[in-house]
Amino acid sequence: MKSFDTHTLLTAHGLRCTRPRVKVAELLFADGQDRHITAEWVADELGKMGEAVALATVYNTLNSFMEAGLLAQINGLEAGRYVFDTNTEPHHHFYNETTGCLTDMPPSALRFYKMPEAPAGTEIVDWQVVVRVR
Amino acid sequence: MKSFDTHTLLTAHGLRCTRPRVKVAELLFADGQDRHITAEWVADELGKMGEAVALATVYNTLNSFMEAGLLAQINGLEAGRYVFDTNTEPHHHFYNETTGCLTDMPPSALRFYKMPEAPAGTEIVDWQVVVRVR
DNA sequence: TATTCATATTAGAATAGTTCTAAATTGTCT
DNA sequence: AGACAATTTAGAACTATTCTAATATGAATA
Ligand SMILES: [Mn+2]
Ligand SMILES: [Mn+2]
Ligand SMILES: [Zn+2]
Ligand SMILES: [Zn+2]
Repeated sequence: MKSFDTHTLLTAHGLRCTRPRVKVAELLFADGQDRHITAEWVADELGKMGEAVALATVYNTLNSFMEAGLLAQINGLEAGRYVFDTNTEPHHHFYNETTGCLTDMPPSALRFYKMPEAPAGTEIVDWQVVVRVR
Repeated sequence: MKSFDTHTLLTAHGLRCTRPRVKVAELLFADGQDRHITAEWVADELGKMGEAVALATVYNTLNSFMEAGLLAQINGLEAGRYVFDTNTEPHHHFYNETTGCLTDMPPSALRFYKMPEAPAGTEIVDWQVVVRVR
């Protein structure tokens, strides 16, 4: 009686169903909540749960999940830090430089008058706004 | 007969006038052009000019220039890399993930319908859009 | 179920951009 | 010139992430 089918989620996204991936998927997706996460947080959390996964594997897993479209990457925070978002819908963030707190921006907070056009010969792959606050 | 007064620029911004700062300021501001620069580029360039400055000093200098308002920092590029902009006016960028090329967005490319409001108890310090292209 | 093998995991080393340390130097004020 | 706080510097330290290469494992096949 599992309410959340990790095996289906992984295989449907072309990912082999391994113990580390199952544990990470359960941690991130089982309750359907939006989360902003780092590799370190995932590794710590699994450790506390007695399901330790090597940090390198956590990185591999998060990158695989991102390539598979299960996670989005948030750019524009502290240089040198990768933060992933379980909400893969395009949306924007407030980043509190003092506390490190990252919050979703209500969709109504920002509207674009005109979408930017990519320079000749290129196409837009991603764009997101990070509003830094204090 | 100097067309660009580094001494005045530095002291007017509350910075002591040292050899490294004068050399960096001349390199970055003498011709009035907009530039996107890294510490490594500055150190290399000064080295080639026979005016070597220690890399740590270049970092100190760029950070001082930024605090003094002479440079802006561009967030949202590769994690772990600081890029500064001699154009301190708020503006946005295209970032080519393949080539690493960073270009200013024409002001007309993006218009905002509504400015975002910061979460309670905070104020917006900075925001910029990086549109990633390929 | 047993075999197979491409794929994934892992510990530890490597990497790279940036910051730190602490001793020597230098710019500015008097 | 003298005083002293600010700055420079080489090299070490730091830190988040990736790499290496040996081992383990999932899933397809027999
Ligand atoms: Mn989010
Ligand atoms: Mn620019
Ligand atoms: Zn499974
Ligand atoms: Zn001067």
